Amino acid sequence: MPEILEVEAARRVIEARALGRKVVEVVAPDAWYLKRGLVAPELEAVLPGRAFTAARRRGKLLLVDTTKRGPVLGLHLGMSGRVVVDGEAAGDPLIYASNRDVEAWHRFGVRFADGGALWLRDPRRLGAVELDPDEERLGPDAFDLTRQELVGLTTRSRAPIKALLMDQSRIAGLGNLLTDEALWRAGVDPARPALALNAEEVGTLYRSIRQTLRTLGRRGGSHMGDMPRAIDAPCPRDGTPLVRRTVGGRTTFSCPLHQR
DNA sequence: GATGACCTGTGA
DNA sequence: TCACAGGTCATC
Repeated sequence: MPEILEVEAARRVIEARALGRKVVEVVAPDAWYLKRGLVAPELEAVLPGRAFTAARRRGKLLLVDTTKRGPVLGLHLGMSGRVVVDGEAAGDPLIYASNRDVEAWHRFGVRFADGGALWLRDPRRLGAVELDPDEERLGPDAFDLTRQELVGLTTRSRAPIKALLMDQSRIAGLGNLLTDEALWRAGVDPARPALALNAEEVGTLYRSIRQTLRTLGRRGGSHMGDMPRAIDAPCPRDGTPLVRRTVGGRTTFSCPLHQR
């Protein structure tokens, strides 16, 4: 997705612009987009007449609370989803995805009594809408991750460190780009087994994750890393041509010299 | 834990 | 026509 930074941008847009407005209509034309048994009539039964009271987030999962003890609306952005409120999209345009505003890509939305609307626009249809999502399937949010939690995770897993960082049940929010950038900054090979990292390396990685979230958040999104995502591009740190591999099932760029 | 599936748009 | 895409899920 949209990784944690983009989802946070979406959360802020909902918080700033969509709270306290009465919902009068649900538009859910894509049954496939509704998950965990949810069907459009159920949304139409519970959302109109209510308003959103808070926009929360855990990892990449958006959680929107509703009035009158209503359900929690869960929104996933998938690989290409964006939240649009009254025509304003959250965050920077996505790379690797179309940002055109095509009506057919509006997979879910609500119209407000004042005439505005909130849309989830998603060309690839890999996002999702659900009610009362199970937040416990997700690990601690990446922004709240403690150093001790990361130490605990790494000592218990033989998975490549990159796969561990992207496992949403262990840490919620890190995706392909943020993970590559954090590992590049930490000087850690994405394919190293997690439990092979020593205490010092885990400490360095922890600081890199925090720094990556802070810095890329300030710059505008997950795509604003310092490491180029291109084969043979020179590593900005030491000039070595970067390599591309598949690690944890995802395209992975890294510096073969300083990431060990 | 690695792999492929899901879906669709874009650019080479 | 093909490879590839910031995610997640089921399956071997």
